Amino acid sequence: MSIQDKPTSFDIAALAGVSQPTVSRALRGDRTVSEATRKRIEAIARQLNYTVDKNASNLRRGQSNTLALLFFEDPTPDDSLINPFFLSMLGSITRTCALRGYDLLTSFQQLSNDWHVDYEDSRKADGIILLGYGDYEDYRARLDQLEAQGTHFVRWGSVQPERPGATIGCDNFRGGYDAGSHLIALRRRRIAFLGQASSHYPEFEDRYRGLVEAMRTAGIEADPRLQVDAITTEASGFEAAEQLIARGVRFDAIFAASDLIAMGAMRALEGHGLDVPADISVVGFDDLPAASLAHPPLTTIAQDYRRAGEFLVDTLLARIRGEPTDIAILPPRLVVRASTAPLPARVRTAKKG
Amino acid sequence: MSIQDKPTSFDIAALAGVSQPTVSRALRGDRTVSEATRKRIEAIARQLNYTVDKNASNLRRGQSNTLALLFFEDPTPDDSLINPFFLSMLGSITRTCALRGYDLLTSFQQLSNDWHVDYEDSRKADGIILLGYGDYEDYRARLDQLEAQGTHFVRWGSVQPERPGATIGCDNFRGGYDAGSHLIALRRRRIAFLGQASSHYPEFEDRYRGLVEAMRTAGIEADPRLQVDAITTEASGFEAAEQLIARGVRFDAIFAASDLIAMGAMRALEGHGLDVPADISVVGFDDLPAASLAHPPLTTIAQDYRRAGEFLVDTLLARIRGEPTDIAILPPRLVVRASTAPLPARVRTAKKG
DNA sequence: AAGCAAAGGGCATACGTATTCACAGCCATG
DNA sequence: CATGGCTGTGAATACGTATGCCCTTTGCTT
Repeated sequence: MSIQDKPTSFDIAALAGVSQPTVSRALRGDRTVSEATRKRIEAIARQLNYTVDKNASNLRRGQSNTLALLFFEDPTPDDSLINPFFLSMLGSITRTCALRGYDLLTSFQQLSNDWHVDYEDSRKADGIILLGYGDYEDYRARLDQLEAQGTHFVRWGSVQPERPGATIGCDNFRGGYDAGSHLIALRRRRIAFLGQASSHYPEFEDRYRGLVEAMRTAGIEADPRLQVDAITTEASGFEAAEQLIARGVRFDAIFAASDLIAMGAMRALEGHGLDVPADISVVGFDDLPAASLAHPPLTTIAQDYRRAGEFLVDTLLARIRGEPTDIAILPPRLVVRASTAPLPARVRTAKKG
Repeated sequence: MSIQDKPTSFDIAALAGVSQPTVSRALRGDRTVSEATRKRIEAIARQLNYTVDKNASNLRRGQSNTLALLFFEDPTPDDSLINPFFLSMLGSITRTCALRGYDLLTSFQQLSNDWHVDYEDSRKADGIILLGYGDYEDYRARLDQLEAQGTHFVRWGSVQPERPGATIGCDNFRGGYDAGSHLIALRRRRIAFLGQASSHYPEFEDRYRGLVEAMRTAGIEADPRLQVDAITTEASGFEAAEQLIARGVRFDAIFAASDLIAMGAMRALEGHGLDVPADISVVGFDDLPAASLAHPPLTTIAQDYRRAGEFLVDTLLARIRGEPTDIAILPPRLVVRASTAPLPARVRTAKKG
């Protein structure tokens, strides 16, 4: 072993006066190695900066101690913009992996890509975490592929029992319901929803359904004219709010399917001289770090990304071990800030200009 | 080979009627394999969903085709908050790695951790990318360790020739200078700086020095009382601005060392009834996605994280190949938004209350 | 005193790939 | 027709670790 070469378990063995297998056993904590021998080996290993060669170890054991995080997103014109919520989750997932002794392989992908890459990843990692919104046909096909290959995976998203694999998700319906109830308690009755309400975006759809249910419970009928499609960007939120105002239908509150949408909407409202929260109260979803920095600070439905990340990792590890796992639905939490307030006595109508 | 087992190159070989080495050669594009044979092998491989076992391949070749991204951060009370700028960079790095055919192993760490983990990572990956602010003693020692081990690495940060390894960084001095010049052109002469100006935070220090130089060029002397320490969080920015105001020293502009600091400062200013940009013009640094959503939209110095990520990866790969690499300094770019404006004719003094 | 179990550790090998070397055909050259 | 370079392929092996199996030593039981 030259100076530059990484030491191997044989080097350690030679120095410790034992055989290579004993080194391997000692470092893996095998009970058949005596305490004294282990201490000695560990000392030498530390001194030589020895670490187990992951590739050799993984090859031998037939597993990699690695999880893959597959983040996919809509191919948007501005491909640089990653939903900050997922970035926060990424942090949590990384931390949890480190804690559990697993490495994390991250890759970002456009949704339209070949599913084959998933398979590639599945050979490098013991399991895959899928992160991203949406429920396209392509995506469904990919899940089926993974399932057929016997790949272990979990996904974050809308919990739908018929979907293969374990899904961890926030209770989007509940979040929508809570947002609605909050606004209704503030005497808002004309509540608009910004975000897709179609089955292609199950998360958003669930949030919308929650809102509608909250309104129904309060004896208010939802007005379909108050729903405008939007994707999770500020620009789209702005656009959607403009469109809503242009419709000329009266509204006194907005429930946005995400914080980014909410922030875009607030910018539009401001441009039309509408006051938030007095004229229009606004509730978002996600509780991004930026939500509390918005103007005014945004009332929103918080998703506990820290717990979500832990849950994803731990569930995946359980599945890899072959243990049965539950589908988990995490409770959302209403965070009240300054973008919502009771309807003042004098009601103003939202109209363009 | 059972149904569940992953196929190996031997399986492909058997089906193609060739030997295993030929399969290996064909799939790696070795020219000695005839066109016909290669086509045949590729077809069979595709059909069987065969992919090369990374562990075996890496073990054999003695390299991993993997880069490690080591993100370290100040141990802050709120450990959940990752500087969004780095998250944006993460996206860029991931993409570039994928493009170059490398995997990316990400890990987040507290700076105080054992350097030994770096070494671990260095055995799994061909090289390491270090991401994070700061320049602690610990950190310096770690760099030396990496250097001594012959590990390939690059870091993002303040470019300092005496530091080992390749460093890619933004021209922080230039950024500070541009920010200062912009404010001075708006007739601001009492410019405060929020952020550490000590050598432990070389990036921030450079930004401050740039500001001071711009002022000096314009014949303005920097007032040390207008510099307040702050770390890269909104809360810290708020705190620093409060402190600045409490000092009772007149100022008409703030140059914040980061966008988060700037946003916290604007919140504080608003709380004191000070108008941005009229009373106090504010310039940030980074151009976070949130910068344009701030209220008012923040004038800032943009760092091109996309190009930075590419540069980091490509430089690291060059070093791994043993090619000489330059230290690269990327130019920052002033983005003017609504948080800066010419000083109105009537000057108001910023005082507490 | 003989037998035996348990503890501790060595031997041999397998994991799947990439590479070095040797070798078989084949055409061209002399 | 013999020699010699090509071209394309197979045989053998090494990468570093983990593990099944077997052997030795010790200490204790009957």
